[in-house]
Amino acid sequence: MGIFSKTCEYAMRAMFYIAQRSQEGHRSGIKEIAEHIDSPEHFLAKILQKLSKEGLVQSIKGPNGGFYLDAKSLTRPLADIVTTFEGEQIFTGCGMGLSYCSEENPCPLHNDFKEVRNKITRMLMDTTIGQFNHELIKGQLTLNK
Amino acid sequence: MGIFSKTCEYAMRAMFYIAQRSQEGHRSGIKEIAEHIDSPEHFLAKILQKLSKEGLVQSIKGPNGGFYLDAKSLTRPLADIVTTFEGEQIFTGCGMGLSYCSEENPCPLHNDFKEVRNKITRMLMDTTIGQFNHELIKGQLTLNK
DNA sequence: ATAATAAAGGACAACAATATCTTTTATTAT
DNA sequence: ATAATAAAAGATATTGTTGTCCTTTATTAT
Repeated sequence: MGIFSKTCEYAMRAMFYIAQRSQEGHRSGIKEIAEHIDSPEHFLAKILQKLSKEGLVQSIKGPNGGFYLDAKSLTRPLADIVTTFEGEQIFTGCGMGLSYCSEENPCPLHNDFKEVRNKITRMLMDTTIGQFNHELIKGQLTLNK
Repeated sequence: MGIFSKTCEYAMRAMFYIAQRSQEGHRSGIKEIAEHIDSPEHFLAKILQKLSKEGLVQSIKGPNGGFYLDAKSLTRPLADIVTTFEGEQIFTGCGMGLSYCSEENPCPLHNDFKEVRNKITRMLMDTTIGQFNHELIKGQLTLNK
């Protein structure tokens, strides 16, 4: 596994895709999203349910319904998605899983790891969900396979 | 979960502990290690078995036996432990799990993520298992809880 | 009103990670 | 040789993640 869980990976890909389609004025159905980001359809449904409950994505039921992102959602940081599925751990936790590891009581990797965590945090905080729409629409960036 | 799996976290903690004890001229039994790094004893046994097969740790059976690290093992990079349990993924994989993500076909996070991966890689390559022995012996660094 | 559509929700299945227990093998001390 | 010790190995249990399926609810179009 990579740094993030599969669940979280799907979530990020799905949100970038929905962002792009929202920008283009479309709502996206689960089937459509799953196809474009190459994820299992029903599992993705669960993921979007959770994101929807968190208010990170908007949805409408029924014909012509689907998922979309309003203006505010497009500006939210990627970090919000990640915390939904990974918790705060990835931003704050010790690299070796030690709960008492801290500045006062550091583990061997504490200092090096702090830099890694900071880099990840900065990346996820500074990146917004709608940030790549232009490149995604132009096909300069990819979300599938 | 943090960046690494629980298995990998235990492995790193155990190896740092064994390194310290080796430096002090002692071999460590599983029970002793598990207590000091706060890990489940039998599970740790499995982890050490794997590390032993990989030649990352040395062991002797029977009375006065246990695990230890020879001079060469003490200089190996932490990365060797991590690859044993996490594979290459963590050093090379796409942040959103896309197998075709690359320089030519980048995902939205590709460039930012490259930096994160590089930082992790550098940390794990540049850190040796025996590197913190002095601080560990003096109690300036911690491995438990 | 009815039928069709699509997300929400609940129940369950498959698989991998984590954890425990028991038996076997190698080594040492007596 | 025998008993004791400790890792190696195998079998099994538990839990969490990942994935599927079926029913319900909300919305739209006819």
